[in-house]
Amino acid sequence: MLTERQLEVVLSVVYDYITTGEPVGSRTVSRRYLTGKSAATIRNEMSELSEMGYLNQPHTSAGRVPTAKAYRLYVDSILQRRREPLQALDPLPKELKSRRDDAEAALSMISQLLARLTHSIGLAGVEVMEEVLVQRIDFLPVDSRHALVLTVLKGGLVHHRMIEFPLEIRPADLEELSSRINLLASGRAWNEVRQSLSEYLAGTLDHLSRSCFSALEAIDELLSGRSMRIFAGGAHHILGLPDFQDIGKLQALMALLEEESSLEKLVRSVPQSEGLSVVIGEENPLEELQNCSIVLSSGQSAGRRLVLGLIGPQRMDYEGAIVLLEGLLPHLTAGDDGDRQ
Amino acid sequence: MLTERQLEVVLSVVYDYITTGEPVGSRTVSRRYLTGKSAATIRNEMSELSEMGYLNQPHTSAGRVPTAKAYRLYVDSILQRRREPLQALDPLPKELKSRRDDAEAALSMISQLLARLTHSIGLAGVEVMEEVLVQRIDFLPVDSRHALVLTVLKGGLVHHRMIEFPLEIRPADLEELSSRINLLASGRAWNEVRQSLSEYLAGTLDHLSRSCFSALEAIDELLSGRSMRIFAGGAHHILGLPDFQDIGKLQALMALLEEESSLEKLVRSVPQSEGLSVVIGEENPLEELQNCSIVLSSGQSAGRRLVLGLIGPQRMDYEGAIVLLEGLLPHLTAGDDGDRQ
DNA sequence: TTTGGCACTCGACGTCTCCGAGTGCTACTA
DNA sequence: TAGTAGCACTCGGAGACGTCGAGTGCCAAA
Repeated sequence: MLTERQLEVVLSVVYDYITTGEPVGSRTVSRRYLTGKSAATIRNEMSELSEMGYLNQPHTSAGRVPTAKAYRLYVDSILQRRREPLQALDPLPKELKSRRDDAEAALSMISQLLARLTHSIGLAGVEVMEEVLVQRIDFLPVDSRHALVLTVLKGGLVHHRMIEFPLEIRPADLEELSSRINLLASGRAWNEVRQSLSEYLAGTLDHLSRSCFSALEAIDELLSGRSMRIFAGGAHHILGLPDFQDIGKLQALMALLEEESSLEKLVRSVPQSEGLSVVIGEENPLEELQNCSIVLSSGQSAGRRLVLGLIGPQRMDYEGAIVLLEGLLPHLTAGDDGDRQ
Repeated sequence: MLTERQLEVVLSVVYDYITTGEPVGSRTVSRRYLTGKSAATIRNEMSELSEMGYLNQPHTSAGRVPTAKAYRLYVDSILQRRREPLQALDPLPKELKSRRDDAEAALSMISQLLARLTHSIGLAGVEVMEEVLVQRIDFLPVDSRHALVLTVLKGGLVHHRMIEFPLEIRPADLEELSSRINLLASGRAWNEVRQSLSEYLAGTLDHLSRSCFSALEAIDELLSGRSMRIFAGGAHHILGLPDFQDIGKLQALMALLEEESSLEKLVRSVPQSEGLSVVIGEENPLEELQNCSIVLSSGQSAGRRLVLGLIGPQRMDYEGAIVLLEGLLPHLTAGDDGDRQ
């Protein structure tokens, strides 16, 4: 177990390393943080902390650098004393307001905003939960074999997709189909009505049963398969940082960010027990991210889960990141909610 | 004017520099390309070419590097002899097929595909021309003051947007509105019917005139304002290249790629007289791109203009780029066309 | 006009040295 | 016994220096 003073030393080293980016020596700690103690004393403590796995030496005659274990300590200490009143920050930029109607554009903007504010990579995503309420579902005829399926969910999320029917289908049939679906599904959760809907349709519209089947399939895909949209923005902000010297790794990271499926995997791999979680360096399952840290925050409203996050160097400004995400998230979930109920 | 031999030398230098990335000396040219002539001869030619502004010396005792002027010569020579039969290349990956119904996802994939094949940045965009034919336009009620406007264009492009009405509006009115709009607009070009539609609606639905007005506004925005969607993909491919050592510039470039409006400006700034155009280095109006080259190719079908492009270092493989873009474009325009008429 | 020869230039690279920050250890002190 | 001061030691970084070699420009000869 760590003594009180050892803890102070670790936190000082982490703090100093985060701000300066250079290995921290005993003298620095003694002068800047534990002014009562001499460098020699600190040296002894640091030597022990090295053995315990909290600090690392890049080489013999250099200062110490925190390990993931030390960062963890630091982050936990932030999380503990964070129960102070969070001032409601960030009057949302109005550009964002103007995109209220287009969830995807808004997410992309938010990710870029986050990145800009923190000089790291911003993440913004939304996941449609199974319980999301359907507002309406429509089929718009395109030609005799194709129609556009359009789902509008409570809260303003809109999906559309072109589907192909196994047989020709008349516009009137489509209208019939959508009005029946709406009758049962509107205002309810899709996963709730899905089963009964299928039976009901099979019973009443049996001349169209095969077409109904493919329509339901398509809706299923829309509402569950592709149910998470996630955007990463502002990747260029980390380009200058001394922490990302290794171009090869940087490249791998950038490649990962472009793959929405990888991002999804990333977000899902983070334990989302509480609203906020921090993954530090090697704690990360994905190799490309092992010299990064991730702060993720998620909130839920109206059957959707909103995820905000930041990816930065291990020595990122955790405190700023946490405050930002915790300050922003309620704004967004609340705002989306109150908009059009 | 250049002599025959000077031309040969310039082209050799460009070619060699493109393949090796290192300044080219007179001996290299003499040995690899103009085997008949000695290094000294080449040296004299090169010295003159330097004065004429085709070649540059990074420093006194280094080989020559081509200037934009030389690249221009090189590219033009490719474009001239390119009139050979282009083998139909690239059986489109099937993933692309599966995204036929979602134009935006497809564009994003294409941009990444292009990037992967050429190790540069891929661009893919689509612009809705004024002459695009409307397939249908619908209003779906969301609540008493809001509706979703949905426009389906010939060729499968779908846009939607939430609009707010100045007054309450009943679902029946919306239906009335959309059926009237469709009556006049379906199968026609928006810019053709826009004016008469406005008058017609004002005449027949005057109790809703203010609402009609905002609806038409919204459609206008959908079909003209935001009419170009463009994606840049695979930016990580240029990270390793020796040509992009300067992190600052790279950062500016990446930032530009994330701004769709900048990309749009970029594409529009390129003269699109012929189907294919190449912009080299300083020829570029945007400062961020002055050490890049851009190859853009565009084709038109069904009222939409499809744009494919590549952004790479000045010493990019122009020949490969040109062949790729010219080979791919017809596939895509044709494919999109034949799909659902 | 072309070519071979030659002196010259200049960056890349390796070696060497010096400097200083930081360490570990030991002996001294309160 | 914990804390402190002193000291020898280590090691990377920066700068000085020398060498190497690719490439040039120019001149004189073919």
